[in-house]
Amino acid sequence: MQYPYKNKVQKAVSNASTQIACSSCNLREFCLPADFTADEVRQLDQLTSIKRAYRRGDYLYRSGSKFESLYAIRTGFFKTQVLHEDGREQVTGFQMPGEIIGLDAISTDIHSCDAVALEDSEICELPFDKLEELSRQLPTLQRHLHKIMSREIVRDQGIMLLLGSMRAEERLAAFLLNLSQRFAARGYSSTAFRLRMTRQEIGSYLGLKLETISRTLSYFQENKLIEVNNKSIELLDLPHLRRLVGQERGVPL
Amino acid sequence: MQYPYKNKVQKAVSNASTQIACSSCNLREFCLPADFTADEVRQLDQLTSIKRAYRRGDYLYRSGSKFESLYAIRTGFFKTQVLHEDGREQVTGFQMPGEIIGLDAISTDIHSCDAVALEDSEICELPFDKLEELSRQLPTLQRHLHKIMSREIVRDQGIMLLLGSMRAEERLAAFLLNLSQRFAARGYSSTAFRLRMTRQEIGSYLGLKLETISRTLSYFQENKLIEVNNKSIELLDLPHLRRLVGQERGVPL
DNA sequence: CGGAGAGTTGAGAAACCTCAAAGCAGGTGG
DNA sequence: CCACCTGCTTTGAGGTTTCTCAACTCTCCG
Repeated sequence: MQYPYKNKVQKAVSNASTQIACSSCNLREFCLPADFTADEVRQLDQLTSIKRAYRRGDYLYRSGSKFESLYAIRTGFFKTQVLHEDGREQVTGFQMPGEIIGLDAISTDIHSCDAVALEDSEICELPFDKLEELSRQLPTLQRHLHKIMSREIVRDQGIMLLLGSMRAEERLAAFLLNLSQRFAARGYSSTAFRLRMTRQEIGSYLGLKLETISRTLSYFQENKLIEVNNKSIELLDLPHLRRLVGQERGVPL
Repeated sequence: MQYPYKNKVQKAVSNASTQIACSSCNLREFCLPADFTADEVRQLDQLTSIKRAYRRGDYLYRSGSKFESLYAIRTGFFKTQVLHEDGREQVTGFQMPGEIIGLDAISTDIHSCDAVALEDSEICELPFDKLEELSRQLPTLQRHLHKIMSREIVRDQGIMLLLGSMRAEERLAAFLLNLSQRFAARGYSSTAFRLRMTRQEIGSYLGLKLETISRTLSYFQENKLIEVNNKSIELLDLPHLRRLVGQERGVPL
């Protein structure tokens, strides 16, 4: 059981019925609205046939390595990070099942960041030339690929807003709410989950030091907004957390 | 003359010869490596046929408006910004001739940010459905479109690194070097140019207050790194500025 | 049981922000 | 063509937030 806080029964994956292709892959990102012919489904299944397992700490790819494929996470948890010469690192994202990694490498055919497994994970490899070829034949797939890339751009803009104009409390609240929302979308509890990353990694992602993360979590706990126990988090007062971020909808992180 | 600091003669646009299609458009982003047939060129020209002029301060599109087209800047200067409910604004980018705006809207068919002209500008509108259709027929165009989107993702990651782990001096140096590099790539002086944006806008982009921008520019000037006069900037010590950023290559902003 | 990595907490320092005042540039209307 | 007005910029002083450094505790694994 990878997800200790998995909800009782609940809709495991909300729109499972529309997940025609790649259902074995848990490719939420590729859940197409979807009217494919049997032959098209066969092609999609073939495209997503390469599966691979990674252990915690394994690199899915490294900055500088050659780009061949996009990767869809089936199970597990990843982080992506860019490294600065002088040792500074910046975590650029945390990825969950159904999300796609590797989009950054398309531009130069070379990966511009590292992708590291934060727990034992399974991925589905999508050879990019095959994906492009297939998307020339299937306009729906083409559009979907574009949407995925565009969504990544919007997500990044959200993080720029966060890094550029929010205070520590707001950043952390936004982060927790975002995790909450993404767990909920996958059928897990939106209020209790386990952090897969360290304080250091959260801090790097949010542009703060690990001590600030720790302090702010403690502060939230004192104020009954959350209950923290090491990597276990329970969100006690979602409305208050949302008010902190200054908006009712979840921010795309 | 839009660009007072335009270089004497110099290669106006470095690889002009490869700019088969859209040369009238100055679509640097669409400079394909490129072996198109006459018919394909005709199709590309048709795609890029819609031109439009904007005055300083005009909105190219607004957050919330419906997505129809991508926009290629032919001449002029734009900024993109996302607005927070509570009035906070975050500038997400400054765009120059040859760059593409509007990629964020593909994900939801609704624009997620505003695009505002910082000076009188001309744009070339690219209806997105036509672009997708054509890119299904022309793999080279398809790949190019993907690279453009991916490049935007890499750029955003660079800004996340900047916002997340750099100090004011470093951010501003990175910003100036980035402008320098982009002007140079367009045949303008890499060391003397006019800022099209206010201190406030630079600050918003870099996650700093306008006073900090002003102070840091003054500090750079005291140290003979640059010469500032209102919106006119001259970079006097590129090596030192690069050292400040902590890397020799230009950061993608 | 011991060690290493992760997390917490405190105190002081540094970076940046806020508020405020004054100077400057550029556009508009008389 | 000048005067004025508005918005942009500069600079200062003091306050806040976050960082740095350090000590200590906790947890997880072997």
